[in-house]
Amino acid sequence: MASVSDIAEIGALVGDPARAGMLASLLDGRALTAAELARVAGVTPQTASGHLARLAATGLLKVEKQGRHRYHRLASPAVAQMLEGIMQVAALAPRPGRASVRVGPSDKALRTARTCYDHLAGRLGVAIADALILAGHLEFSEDGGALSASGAAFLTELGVDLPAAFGSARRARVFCRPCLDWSERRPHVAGLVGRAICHHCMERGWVRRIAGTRALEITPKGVLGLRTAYGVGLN
Amino acid sequence: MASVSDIAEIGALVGDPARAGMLASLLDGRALTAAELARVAGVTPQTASGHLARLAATGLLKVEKQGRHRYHRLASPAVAQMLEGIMQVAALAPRPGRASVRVGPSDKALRTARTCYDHLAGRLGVAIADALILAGHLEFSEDGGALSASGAAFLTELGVDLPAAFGSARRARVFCRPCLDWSERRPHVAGLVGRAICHHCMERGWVRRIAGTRALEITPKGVLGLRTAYGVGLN
DNA sequence: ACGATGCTACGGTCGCGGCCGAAGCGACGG
DNA sequence: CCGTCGCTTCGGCCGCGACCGTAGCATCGT
Repeated sequence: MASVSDIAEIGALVGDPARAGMLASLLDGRALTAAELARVAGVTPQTASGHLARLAATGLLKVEKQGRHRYHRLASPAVAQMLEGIMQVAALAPRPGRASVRVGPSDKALRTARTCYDHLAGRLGVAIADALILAGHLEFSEDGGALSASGAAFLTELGVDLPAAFGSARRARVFCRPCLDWSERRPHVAGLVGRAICHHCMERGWVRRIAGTRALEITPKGVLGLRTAYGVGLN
Repeated sequence: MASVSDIAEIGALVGDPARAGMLASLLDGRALTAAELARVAGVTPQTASGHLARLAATGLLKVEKQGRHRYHRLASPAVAQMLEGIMQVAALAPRPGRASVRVGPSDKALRTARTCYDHLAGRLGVAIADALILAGHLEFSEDGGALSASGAAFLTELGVDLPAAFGSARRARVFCRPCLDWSERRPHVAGLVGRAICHHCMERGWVRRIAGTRALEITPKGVLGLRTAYGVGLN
């Protein structure tokens, strides 16, 4: 079982700004090279190398060598979930005079739509969740969530590829997880269902990653698609 | 929204062994005085005081002064959930030669039954979850869980006080959250339902806190009660 | 009023760890 | 085969923060 020193070790790992930056930039599920991570962390490659070695040794990161590059990604969804938990606590922390440090164009894009590890977040993510709840397809509580049978049918109808195990007739319910949105302070859909919805949106070309950030651009086709599918219109 | 420096700050807070020890000892939901926390952290009161001040300033801890004592407790369930997430990652971390560092009587008691913030864990917690699942009262998936209507009726019949909002007839489902057990590596019931079950067991005198630890003692009455209520017998 | 107790504030010491420059190693490309 | 590129290792510098001793401030008991 996890001892105190283990907890402290993980905490200390996340507690360095450079490493925290690396982990945060990997939260969208992509795999980045050491040099890219060095850039986002604002340190030299040799410093980054040391950090990455420690993160990998502790099992936070998974490394995949490909030619002369080494791709780093979060080792497991558990790591992503831990980071989300930390961000949630950070967002709840009392921090006077933070509201003024917002705006900025890329920040605006981030608040509109972004990925959160493997699902949709931002106004878009929250709007979709709201729409599903309103239609009785989804329920959230403090501790969990469930897609109703009608919700499963609805999403399948849209072409969202729900995990096979849950698509079978034996299961009436599909579980999912609420994930508190940092910018909206309201839950959006995470977990298996969240991943499937996100995947579907990207596959359809409704949203597209904005290079070098976690922000998403909603394409013209997406505006239409999202409205007809979910009844969601931003602004 | 949570910036990288915010994440790093929280991480660094948890990353100190003394502070990690304090937080871990508060995971059972109790409120402890500064001196007690200094003891468990293995530092002098003045050092502990500094740590506690920082933890409180960042919103991880809530302080309640009572006479000349100052009681500290986790500020919110979100903090507990974050710590659980960290422990989960720590437990999954590759750590050769750790299996040998077990045994010890209090450790054995911990593995049998303990509290995890506000719900039951250990073999007892897992056994209850298993029993509920087997009876069709509960479902778990990777991302969430739900108590079925029959489960809600079953628990209410036992005298478990499910939260009022969910007891009403309007809601067929009661949500809960699976929490991966460190010692058993299998999920037990957390969240609203977990809290209610734990509360019920202590109220009935089925389990009792073992002083100075998170371990729980199962009383003779508890052995009988748990068997008749849930069909659970440890060993 | 007095001392005891619980906690906090201040100052000084010291060790851990993050950082970079220089150098080494392996992979690719011409 | 040699230059380039991506990454790592090593060595040394330096600053942050954890720690404690001393001292100060509240609260309680008698």
